[in-house]
Formats: sequence, structure tokens, C-alpha cells
Amino acid sequence: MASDRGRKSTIYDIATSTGTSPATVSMVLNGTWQRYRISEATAARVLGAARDIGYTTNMKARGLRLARSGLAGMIMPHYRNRFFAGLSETFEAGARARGFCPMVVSTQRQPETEREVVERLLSHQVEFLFIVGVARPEPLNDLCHAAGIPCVNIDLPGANAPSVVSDNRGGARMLTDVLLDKIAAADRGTGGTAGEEIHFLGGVAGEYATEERVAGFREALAARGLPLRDDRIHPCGYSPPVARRAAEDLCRRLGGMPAGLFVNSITAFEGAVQFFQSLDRAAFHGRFIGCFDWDPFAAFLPFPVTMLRQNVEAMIEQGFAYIEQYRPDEFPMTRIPPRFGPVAGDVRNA
Amino acid sequence: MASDRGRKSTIYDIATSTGTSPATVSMVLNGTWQRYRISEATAARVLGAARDIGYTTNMKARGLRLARSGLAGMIMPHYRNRFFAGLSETFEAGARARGFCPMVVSTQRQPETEREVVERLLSHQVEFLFIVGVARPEPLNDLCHAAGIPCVNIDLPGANAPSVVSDNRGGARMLTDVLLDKIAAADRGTGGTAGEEIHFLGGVAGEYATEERVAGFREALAARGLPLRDDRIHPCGYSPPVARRAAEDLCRRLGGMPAGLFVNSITAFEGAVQFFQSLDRAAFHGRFIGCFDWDPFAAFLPFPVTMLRQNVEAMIEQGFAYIEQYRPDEFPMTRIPPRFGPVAGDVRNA
DNA sequence: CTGAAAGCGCTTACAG
DNA sequence: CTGAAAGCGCTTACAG
Repeated sequence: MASDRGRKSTIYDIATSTGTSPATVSMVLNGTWQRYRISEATAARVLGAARDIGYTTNMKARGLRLARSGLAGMIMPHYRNRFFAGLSETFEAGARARGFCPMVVSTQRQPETEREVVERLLSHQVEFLFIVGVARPEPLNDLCHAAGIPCVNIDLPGANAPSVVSDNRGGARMLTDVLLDKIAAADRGTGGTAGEEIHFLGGVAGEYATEERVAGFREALAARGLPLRDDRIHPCGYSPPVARRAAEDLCRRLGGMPAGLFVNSITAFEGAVQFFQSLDRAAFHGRFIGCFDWDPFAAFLPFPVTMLRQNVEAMIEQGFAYIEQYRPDEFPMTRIPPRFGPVAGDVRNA
Repeated sequence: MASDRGRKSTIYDIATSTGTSPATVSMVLNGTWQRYRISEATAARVLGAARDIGYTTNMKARGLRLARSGLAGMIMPHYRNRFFAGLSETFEAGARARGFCPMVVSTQRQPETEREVVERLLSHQVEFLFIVGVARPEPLNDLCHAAGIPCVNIDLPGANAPSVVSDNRGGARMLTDVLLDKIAAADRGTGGTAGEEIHFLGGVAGEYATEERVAGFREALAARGLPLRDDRIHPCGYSPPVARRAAEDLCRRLGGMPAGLFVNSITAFEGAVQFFQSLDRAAFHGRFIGCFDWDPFAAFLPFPVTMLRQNVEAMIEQGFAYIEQYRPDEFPMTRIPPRFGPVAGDVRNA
């Protein structure tokens, strides 16, 4: 029954066809008609016509009039891992539950794209913006402020907006402790000092998340009185190919796998695993690998990997909380503890 | 320098502050000023003021006036695998390259959500819509037609809009052929009839993609004169837990892995792999697994897997082509051939 | 109980 | 070379 002739129908069409006025139609459609004492009969007539004609309200016009777009914006690097995919999906569900239409766009970590996309989203009048995984979010925060739009930084913090991040330091500490425990258990009785042989691979020196994780890693060692030489830290970046090479170099230098390997991020892990494929399975005997991130397939690799799963739901909830209580002059930060994901080889956890 | 006092600034603010009119400001900002013979001096003044004030044009107002929103819509099930993630990212890049702001939202395969989201996107006046992975897209296509908005179905076809899908039949044929070749090579000289021991796992009976893939699977067997009993086809759905159980039942029944296993979709594969973890590595000797989908980590499992990678870029390009040459009365379908992904254990391909 | 009117921020012929 | 005016589709006091 849709009038697919010509253009989309408007409240004027409905007013004409029902012998009422645009104002009446508007009130009926908005459900405010009883407040305006519109007769039940008129309301029913209008509603029926709207249904028959397949009317949908033009949000552009309503938004213009009301200065409320109904749009909720988010930018993020990409969707190619479970962490980012989960953040998007959770954000979308949260936005929808709050009556907004989610608008999430990926920017591939390109600062220029990030800026352009934010400007675009602002042009489209998003009512608030989640900024995910941006290394330097401050310029974007400023753009939002200039437009009078609340925003939050997720995953990577920034000075000019509230931020919610994983507890990177605490998580790294947890993960390192697990690796050290396993090494110690394997060492038991041999009096080994395997703690010295634990290495940290991946991430970017000077970047917030990496520095925090390195700090947690150091803490765990320090707590056991284990030494840590700087040459055990290899912040080779996040790209799989360079992580692959870094892992290879490391093993060549050591003459084999280190007793423990803390891999920072799933993408670095992907690279490292490419190299591990070339190793004999025996190379992993008594060696323990940890990854600060989780992936369902990575859980099924042929050697044991302990994985940390960031708490996506809690991060997004906190983001909405910050938006809802937004104060343009206070930029707190909250750290959400990650949890252990299923452990490879341990089917019960899968 | 942004005037973050009060609300967002408009062309009226700029007109006032530069002693010009809103019309002039509009022309200058749109770059059409020379066509209207506005003086260079005025143009420069306006541009400067716009920059100082941090002006961004209100797309709601412009869209309303121009009946062009600048929004490109897409709905899809979720982002939790490389295929969907790739479709989103490629779509976003394509939309941006064409001057649109992408608006992609996930619907978790819930028909109600799909409908609501499409209505919402239409309300926001998206100029066209990509409908990805929807089992029954026709009602959504009709919604778009009623609104006069072109749409295409991606991944799963529909009768009421142009569709672009992977060449499911051809791809399944390719994949099955590889598995049969490997089995034959392993069998060489033993005179075995291992072709009979190839099974198909996952997907939904009656669903387009599954039926096509089963057809390709049958074709490959038929071409070699191999028989295929119906009890070799196990369309257990896509969910990992049920696929896990199905794989387990199958192996129990056979007393071990079949010679060949064609797994339909990465999610079914995820389930099957959960079960495989409990098997001894020897169980895979001389057994060959194929998956109609690709994942970077699945490529590094401890047994050989041949994976098909759908051509996301070509699919999205074809989608845009359909939109650009849209005819509301012709609904063709194009099939894009998938390619082989890197093969597990073969580092050279990784 | 319902309609006429103004205005959200923009663009584009049309005058001058 | 530039401005006044109308109109995109809506909503909301304000009359009646």
C-alpha cells in the first residue's frame, strides 16, 4: 500500500488525506495528542493514514526543529578483532536502548581520517561521541567542545575529555604473575632463575597503554625480587609482520623460546604466531605465552597461551555514564579490570 | 578560538561578523562563489571568519533544503569475523570516497531489529542502503522502495533488489576439489575409496548459501564419479556450540575423523575446532579439512586447513555499481568468486 | 477540540 | 558584485 510514486510522504500529505492540519498530524504521530485533547477518532484516522501511506518521519526536519538529531556517534580504528568488534556492538546496543540511532565509523588509525570523520559526524549533529583507540584524542575532543557536544575517550585516554580504559597495569600484572607461576612450577627443584628469561613483545614505547602494561610487567617481577633488564622489553609496534620479525630475532638471539613471553595485543600476537609455526612443537615445552587480548581461535593454538579479555561491556557502560553526567570542565578516568579468557588446551574453559 | 559559548555557530553568525549576508556566506562556503561573482576579498573574509569560529555546516539543515542527506547506510549481522568486518570497512571507505558519510549498524540477525534499524536509517534519509547477510531481505527492500531509496542485498540474495553474493557453488566446488585431490594423493596406491568419506558440516538446510555450497560439493564428487549419500551432509546451523556437538557426534559415529571435512562458515568451524582440541594430533594424519571462510588465526591451527576467502572488495564494488545504475524494476544478481586463503602449515602463504 | 504561524539552518533562483 | 525571499518538513506555543 506504500505510495511509492513521487517522493516520500510528509505530514502535509496525511493532513490533506484525513482532512486535518499538519499540527494535528504532528501531535498524533508524536503521541502527545491526548495532552492537546485531540479526539480519539481523529487520532485513529491519522494513525491509520500514516500506516497506509508508509509514513516515516523525516529526522532531518525534526532534528532541525528540535535541535536533537537522535544520532549517537562513535569512531574506532577498525573491526578486525574481538575487542573492537565487541566495543562497536555493545555501543550500538546501548545507543539503541537509549533511543538513539548509532553511527559508528572506522578510521583505520589515520589521524586525517579521524579528524574528517569527527567533523562529518558533528555536521550530522550527533548528540555525543565515543572516541575509541585514538592515540592523540585531544584535537578531536576540542572539536567536540567547540560544537558543544559531549565526548569520551575509550581504550586510549586523553586530557580533554573523560576517559575509560582497561586497567592495563593491573591486567599486565595479573598476566605476568600467571606466567611466572607456571615457569616456577616447571622450574621447581631445578633452582632456575627463569624469571629472568621472561620477555615483553609488542606495542609502542611512549604510548599510554604500552607504558602501563610494561609497568605492570615490571611490578610483577619486582614483587618476586626478580631482576628485569631493559633488553627484555621489545616494543616493536602492533603490526603482524614486524612482530613476526621481532619474535624471530628474539628466538634466534636466545637460541630458542624464552621461558615466558608476554605479547602485547592480538595483532602482535598474530605476527608472533606466524613465526611460531616454523618451530617444532617441542620448542614450546616448558615455555609459557601470554597475550593481552583474546581471540576465539587463538585459544586453540598448539601451544598453551594465557589470554586476557578486556571487559567491553563495562567500558561502554562507563562511557555512557560519563556522557549522561557530562561536565565540560572535569575529565576523570576510570580503569576497568580485564579478565582471563579461556586458556588454550583447557577445553573446560572454552 | 572556537566560540564554545552558547550553541553552534551558523551562517548568520558569519554573515553578521563579516558584514555580509547569509546568502553570500553560503555561496562562499560551498565554493560556488566565483560562479556568483563574489569578490575574492569577500570570500577570503568569510572563509577566515568560518575558520576562526570553528564553523561546520549543519547537514540537517542542508539536507532538508537539498533533499540530500549525504548519508550512506548499511546493516549487517555483526562484526565478529573477518568477512563481515571486511565488508564494513570496505563499504565505509567506498562511501567516503564517494562523498558520503557511512552509517553502518549491526542487527545481530534479529528480524525485528533489522526492520527497526532500516526504518531508522530511512528516517535519517540515507540515500541508499546495503543490506548484508539478511536471510529474508524482501520486506526490507520493500521499505526502501516505499521511501524511494535504492538498496542492494549483499551476501544473501533477495528477490526485490539487486543482489551480490559470493559464488557459493563454484567456491564449494573448488574447495571440495582440493580436499579430494589431497585425499587421493594420500590414498595413492591403496586403492581406497576415501571420497566416500568426505562430509559437509554446518549451515542451514533450505538457506540459499548453504544449498548452493552443498550443490558445489555434490558437483565435485559427481565429476569424479564418487557417490554421495545424503547422510554425509550435516547442516547443523552456524552456532559454535551446536557445530561442536555435531563434529563430535560425527567422529564418534565414524570412529575417528573422516578423510575429508568441508566446514561451512567460520562460526561452525570455531565449534568444530573446540572439539578437535580434545583429539590427539595423530587423529588428523591423512585427514583434510576445508573451511568456506578465512581467519588469520584459524590459519595457524595444528592441523592443515584449506580456507576460502570471500572477495569482499569486489562484492562491495559491485554493490556500489548497482546503486549507481539503480533501476527500481530490475533485480539482477552477481556472483563473486572467492579465492583460497593462506593454507595452515604453509608459511610461505601466510 | 483544532488550525495558523513562526522558526530551526540552509540554498538558490531572482532582483538589483 | 550582493541581498531579500521562499521553502525543505517538522514542532510548539498561541489563538480560537
